[in-house]
Amino acid sequence: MTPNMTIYDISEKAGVSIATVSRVLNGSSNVSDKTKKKVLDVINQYEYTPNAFARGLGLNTMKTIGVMCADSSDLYLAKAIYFIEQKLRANGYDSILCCTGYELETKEKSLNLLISKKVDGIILVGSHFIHESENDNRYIMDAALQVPVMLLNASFDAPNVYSIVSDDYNSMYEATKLMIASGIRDVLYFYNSTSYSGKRKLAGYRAAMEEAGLLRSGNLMQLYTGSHEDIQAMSEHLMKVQSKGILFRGVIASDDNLALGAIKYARTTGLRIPEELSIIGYNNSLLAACCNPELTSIDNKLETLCQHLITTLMGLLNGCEMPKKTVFSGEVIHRGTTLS
Amino acid sequence: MTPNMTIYDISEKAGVSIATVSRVLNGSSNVSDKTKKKVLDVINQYEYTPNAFARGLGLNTMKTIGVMCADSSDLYLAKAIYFIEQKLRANGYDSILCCTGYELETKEKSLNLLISKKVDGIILVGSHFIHESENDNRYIMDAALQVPVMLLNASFDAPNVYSIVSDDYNSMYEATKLMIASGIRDVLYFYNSTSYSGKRKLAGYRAAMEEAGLLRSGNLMQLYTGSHEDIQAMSEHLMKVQSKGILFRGVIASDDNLALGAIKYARTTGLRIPEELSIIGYNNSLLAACCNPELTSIDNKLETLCQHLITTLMGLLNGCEMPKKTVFSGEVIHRGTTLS
DNA sequence: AACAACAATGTAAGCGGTTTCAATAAACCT
DNA sequence: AGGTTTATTGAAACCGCTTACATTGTTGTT
Repeated sequence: MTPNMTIYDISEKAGVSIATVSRVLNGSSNVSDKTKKKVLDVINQYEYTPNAFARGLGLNTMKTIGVMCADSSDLYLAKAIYFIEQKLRANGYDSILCCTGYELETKEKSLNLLISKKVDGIILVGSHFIHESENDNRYIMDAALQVPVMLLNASFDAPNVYSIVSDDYNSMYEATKLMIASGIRDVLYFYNSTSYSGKRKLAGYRAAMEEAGLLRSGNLMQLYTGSHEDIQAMSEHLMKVQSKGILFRGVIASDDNLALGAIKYARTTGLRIPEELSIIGYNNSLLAACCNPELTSIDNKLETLCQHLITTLMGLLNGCEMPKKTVFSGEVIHRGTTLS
Repeated sequence: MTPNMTIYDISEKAGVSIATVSRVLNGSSNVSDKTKKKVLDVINQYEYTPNAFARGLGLNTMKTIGVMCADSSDLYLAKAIYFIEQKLRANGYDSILCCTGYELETKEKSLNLLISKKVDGIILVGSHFIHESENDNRYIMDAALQVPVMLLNASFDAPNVYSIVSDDYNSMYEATKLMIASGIRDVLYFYNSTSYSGKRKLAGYRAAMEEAGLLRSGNLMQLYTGSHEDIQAMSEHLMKVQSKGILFRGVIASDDNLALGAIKYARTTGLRIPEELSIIGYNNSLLAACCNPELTSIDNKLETLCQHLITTLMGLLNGCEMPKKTVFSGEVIHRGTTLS
């Protein structure tokens, strides 16, 4: 391509005005077929592409969506990003990705950056963007003043903020009930986050345990605070729990990584899975099908969630009224770490 | 923030010209401290942010780098993206992410899209972007006419294209030699790609085998063509190999996923690891530390590669001369799937 | 005090598009 | 054919910023 071609060059070579070229470019109807063809020929011949900045300046949109996630190397988030990116592109939008980490300050900074880049909308992937304190969520409301904000796996009620969530509460409730039904009474809940969805999951577990009259003390709820990837540390955490005399014959983990920690724990202590220790994970990630034995896990239909998120966002950008919150239900995928 | 503030509003409120405001915004030195403060005060008061499009139009750069990868849900690529994104941001650049899939056409389209978005540079993550046929790589050369193109884990000699690679050849060579040294003569090479790095790895394996006089037929090199994530299918592939009477007591896999397939195969057929089957993976991904037994794998120091890539890119953007190709060596991480 | 040299600021011309509005050409009536 | 209406097209303003160049204000020198 001859570089730095402008609409002026094209208009000149085609023998029309720049306004006409612009009309052709934007598919305006008020151009005769003859001139349209003439212009398109020149455009194709010189492989001209309009300058995105100039266009953005004029239209005040760049057809770009800002996507934020805490950590794109997290298996689950990475998959979500993949789906989102793919579906955005299918709708003629691009994405700017920001991996923010887990601190409020960097989240806030990234969000402002995206806004200043004039994105048409923002997608927050994962529940880490909603905080306990109302005040810590102000940055989202500020952003929503400018462009629609979509939340995946988190929910927050504010103007111009839309939530797509899986029914974590119910999924955990069902999973716990299932484990109880298989005869296990000491079900440990192993989790690592008190984010929006983290809390919902926990509540689901509690509900099922209470219903069965099994929730006697908080000891059966174990918060793990170490690295996401350090399976060894998770295993050691459980070891410590055990050494405190807290009994458990089942583990429900708030994500698959933690479940792997539980598998490792079983292996280290020589417990047979699932006969002596049942385990259920969450997210049904790649890991679930890889480990040994294969992990029973909850699938929350990520692709469906993402598809719906994009559909909603596109609707919003086209000025349609859209539901503020959509909930999809999950499903337990049975594999080798639970009794059938 | 009062929306739609422009530099004119600020200049008016501060009682200076727009040029002066612009100078303050861009940190130009030719502004007296007094006026600078005056302007900054107004800017802060109104939380003004300059319009990115207009700025882009003027400067002809948006401080944005286009990042392409085939599939961000691939564990290794996701990690690379994470590092890259993080380090770009630290340098004041943003990234536009494109997940292209594996077809030439979509790669080409994405690349053009990024160029049209006026990115300042392009990073191709993974070796899938370089093809056998010189002609299929033309799209990269075209892009490089406009902006620097960085390749991670691939190498391609063309103007304005820079490569950062791990020494896959040598890593595989060493890994194979190691396995041979542990007494295994029938080492199967299990791979799934003939991309740039795929070929280098294969060559490393061959060299070591040939050197030891063990490379008798092509049967010991098994190409797997199924899905990246389908561990079951990989295992079945190996099963078929076995049933054809091809013996192997060691497997060197071109990535950790394939190695997991080998582990699954061993498990299914009841082979003990590593006594009856040794396995070495590649990439030292999260998976390697998760599975059972833990996987011996080659670590290619991804973060170092990424850091170097960004450093090189930043240098280029600042007009410095930079090395066209940089090679880092990998390292075998011993775990439970090999004899010590 | 007069003038040079330089620092600080302002003016105005782009950057490359979109879009309003006016002008022209084509089509339609009677 | 002459007058209207409508489909095409073009001229020019505008989007918000950067920057070369002109202008004004300071300081220093002799």
